[in-house]
Amino acid sequence: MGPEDSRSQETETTATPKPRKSEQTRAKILETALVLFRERGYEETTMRAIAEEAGVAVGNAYYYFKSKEHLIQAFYERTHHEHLAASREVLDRERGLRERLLGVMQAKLDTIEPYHRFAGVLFKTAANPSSPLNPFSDESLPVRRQSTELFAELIAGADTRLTAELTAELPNLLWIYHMGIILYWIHDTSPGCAKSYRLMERSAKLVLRLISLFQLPVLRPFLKELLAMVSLLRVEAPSEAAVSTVE
Amino acid sequence: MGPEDSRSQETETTATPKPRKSEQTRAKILETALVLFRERGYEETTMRAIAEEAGVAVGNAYYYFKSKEHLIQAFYERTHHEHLAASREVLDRERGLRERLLGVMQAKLDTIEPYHRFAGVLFKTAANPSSPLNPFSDESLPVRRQSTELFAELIAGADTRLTAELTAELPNLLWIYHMGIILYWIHDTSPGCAKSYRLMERSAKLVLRLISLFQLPVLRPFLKELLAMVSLLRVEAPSEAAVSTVE
DNA sequence: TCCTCTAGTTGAACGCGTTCAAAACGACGC
DNA sequence: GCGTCGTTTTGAACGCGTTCAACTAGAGGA
Repeated sequence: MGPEDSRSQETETTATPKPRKSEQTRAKILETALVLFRERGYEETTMRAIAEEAGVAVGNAYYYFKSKEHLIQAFYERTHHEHLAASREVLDRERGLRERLLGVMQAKLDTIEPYHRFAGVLFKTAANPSSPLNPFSDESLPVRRQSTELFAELIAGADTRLTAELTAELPNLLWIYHMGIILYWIHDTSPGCAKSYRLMERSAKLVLRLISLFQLPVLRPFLKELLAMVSLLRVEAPSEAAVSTVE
Repeated sequence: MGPEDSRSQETETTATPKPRKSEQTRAKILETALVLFRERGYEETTMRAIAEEAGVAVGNAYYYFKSKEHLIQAFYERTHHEHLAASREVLDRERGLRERLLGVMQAKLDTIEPYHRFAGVLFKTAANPSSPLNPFSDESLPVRRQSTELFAELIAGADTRLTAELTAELPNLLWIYHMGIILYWIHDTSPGCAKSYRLMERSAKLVLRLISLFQLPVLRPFLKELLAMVSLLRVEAPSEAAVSTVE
């Protein structure tokens, strides 16, 4: 077993006390991999090349990362944390719901932009239900939860007051929304991903209008139905199914 | 070069007059592959196994199918046509918009259901922008177009009258909507994919309510903005970029 | 000093998807 | 029958991700 089970790979907030040494090896491998991915692309970068460049044997890379995909997972968590940081800045600064949503969404596109080149591969593997990179998988649960909490904070800290129902469910909706934008971004070949930014702005404004629209009492039953449906979408705590019972 | 360039792989509506023989070889390989995929799953089925079972050399499989993924592409077109047929039945029978939408969507889930087992792999590769299976790729343009036309017919043949704007854009919206349902279905592990059916029904009804809601003159400007945004989503004719000019 | 035990490291080997030069086939003209 | 040419078929070979039995390092005890 590698040393990285049950541990968030990238963060320095190590929960379990680890034998600190040769964490360097791990870091070296990851760093080398990310550099090569960016230089040559994902598919073109071989594990042998990563190992050689990092000055280790190929088997050693597999000691620290279960697979080539897991190297991407590490990268993914990295941009995720970058985005959290950038978002916190926005949320500290802005109070308006509109500014907060636009700011967070733009921060997202900004942080992932440098990696657009191999975003395709990332989400190719991410779309696979059995992949650890899959946003619905157990392994990415912490990241997903943090993302949703970010959106919850986005709403809670805004000066706009929403109905309790909306406050409860909106974070999930916004998470799904933001995944949709990323999906578009992946396929966006316009220079600088300009189209993604445009889509993001327009859609975000639309989302805001939808929110205020559905605050109207007339649309209450409609909203209820919508929220009921969305609860189907919410991914239930995966551990429940994974731990013990037969299913 | 293989024999299947510039030809729709699955349909018997061969446009170009082909040397009819040893179409059998191709069919044999495809059939064997689909059987094995279903029996053992996609990843577990090797090209060598397919070739052996089909009684040909492995290189021969590559003569007819550019890659293992292209075998899935062929499967994809097959279920697509099955769905078209099933939908036509529904559209011939039903006139109500609601019945038509629900019928077509249910037909979709029904036709793909037998392949849920390797649906994950299918859409893993489908999510890759550079894959031919990607629903936005040039190679799947015909399929995509047919799907959109199906939704157009769904609307046009219904007894509900819609505004011109909606009629123009709704097919694209519905296509995206149905892709979303499929995305959910891929990750659905409930027995018989029951949750997907439930989600489909609820969301379809919601879509119908949204449609009638946005017919209201009050929401006209809102609708306009929505449609403007969706035009960003529409995939432009890819050939435009692919054929001649530099880009 | 030497033994022991675990974490870390090695690289040959495996099975896979894919490629390609060469062979076999088959229709056609002569 | 015999060459010719395009289509179809072959299977050895390549490069890849991944595995694993074996080796090394270094810390702790005796």
